[in-house]
Amino acid sequence: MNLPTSPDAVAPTSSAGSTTHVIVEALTKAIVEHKLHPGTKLAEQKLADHFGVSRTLVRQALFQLSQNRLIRLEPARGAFVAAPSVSEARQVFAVRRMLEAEMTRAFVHTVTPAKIKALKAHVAQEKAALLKDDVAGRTELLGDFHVRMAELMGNDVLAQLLGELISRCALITLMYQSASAAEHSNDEHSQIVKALAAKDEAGAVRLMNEHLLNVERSLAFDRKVPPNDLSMALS
Amino acid sequence: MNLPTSPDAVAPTSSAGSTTHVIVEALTKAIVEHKLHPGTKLAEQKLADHFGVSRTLVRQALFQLSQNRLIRLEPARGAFVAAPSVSEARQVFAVRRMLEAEMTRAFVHTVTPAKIKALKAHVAQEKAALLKDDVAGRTELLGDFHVRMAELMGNDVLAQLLGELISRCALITLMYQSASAAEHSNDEHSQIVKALAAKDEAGAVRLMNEHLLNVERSLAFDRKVPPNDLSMALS
DNA sequence: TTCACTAAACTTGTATACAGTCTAGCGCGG
DNA sequence: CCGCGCTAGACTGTATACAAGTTTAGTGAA
Repeated sequence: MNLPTSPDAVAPTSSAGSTTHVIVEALTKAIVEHKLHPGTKLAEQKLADHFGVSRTLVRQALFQLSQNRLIRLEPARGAFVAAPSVSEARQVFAVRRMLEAEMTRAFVHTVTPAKIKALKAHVAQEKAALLKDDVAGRTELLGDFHVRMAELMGNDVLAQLLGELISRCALITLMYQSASAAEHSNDEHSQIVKALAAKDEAGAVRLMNEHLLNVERSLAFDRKVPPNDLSMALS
Repeated sequence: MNLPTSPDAVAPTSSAGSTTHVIVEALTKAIVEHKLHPGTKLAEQKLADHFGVSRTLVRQALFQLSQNRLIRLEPARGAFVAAPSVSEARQVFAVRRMLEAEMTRAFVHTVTPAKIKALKAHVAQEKAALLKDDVAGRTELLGDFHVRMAELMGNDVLAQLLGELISRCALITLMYQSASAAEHSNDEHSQIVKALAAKDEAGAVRLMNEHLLNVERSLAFDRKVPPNDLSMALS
């Protein structure tokens, strides 16, 4: 198996078949890192050949990805990398704002020095990725900041849900987020942590809200990227 | 096909294979209506025979249900109706409170007479189901109230997410919610609508929060129900 | 040259086959 | 009588086979 995927980037999520899970992770990574452009066709046999398994497992993986909205499954035509519409993106961001505003509020009430330390370490990691111009790593880390907050609250359900929402829009954020916008995000994360540390509930919530609005605003929804080749992308 | 399922109770969710979708709907309904108890084994061949298809389609359906957390997939052992733990249930409710508090807030800002009318109609439906002692219908409607709010806001992403959260805990609510608690919920829905109509933001949010806390509190987490027979339940 | 139609190749959707793993029932020994 | 180990059956996990539908390339006529 010549997989470019590192061991379990995201969460082990479900206890489902691990072989399928490997394929899901690899494709998720390829899509989220923008190695596979929206609209690209994912032919079952080609994927099966690439991963060295039968179409059965590939189909299961595609099915799962379609539920995460990372790909679109057109009946009798096949699977394509999803291209979320502008309105869908706005809806996802609206949900994130709802969820994360309240999450921030709750976080302030259960904050501890250890949690603040963990968040600060994460922000530092972001900064490092920014300086290294590591686009893929930077985007993953910027999204993970929000997931990390949920994890630190001890609510796995929340963490997983947020993770899904974030990777669902990673297609868009990754595509359209510039380096300067990323740096801006990193600054805002830092400010949020500061407010959390000070137990400034109103301030933290406001900063989080503005942060998400900024991210949404910084996206250039009108860009177009052509579909690309499957085997090239997974090489 | 002798399916007890009515046409599309929930959302058409994905555009995936429709035959599989039928099975998912039927099983979801059976689980959520408590015809299948937590812990019951779902043998692939038996399900395949029942639905008159091959194991292939059944496996796809089980896979999907495991992602919705309605069933647990144990490697090499099979599928079992999920029995969410107490802590998982509390986490789901915590997420619902976060999401729905903000949803309520936003709803007040975009309220119209037509939306209020729709919600009032829904509450009336709930009442009818309560009077008829229609346990399955009543539980579905009580959950749908929250989904309807999301739909009326025009945010499909929110509506679907909420729907998943609600059916995920339907296992618990249904198991443990008494008739009196259900009536109580109906009352609270009515009060929430009243506050929404008056554009009383703070009041509506407070009522929604208390409502969800009440539902969570009314659950008797210590009851146990034995697994039951598959073919009997789907008859 | 361009459009319409047809046939072949490919792709998906579903069923079936086969191998590895678990479960249950039975017999044997303590 | 109770507990342990073994064998037979059943079930899951993966691969393969086949039918139905879609795409594409090619041919012929306007």
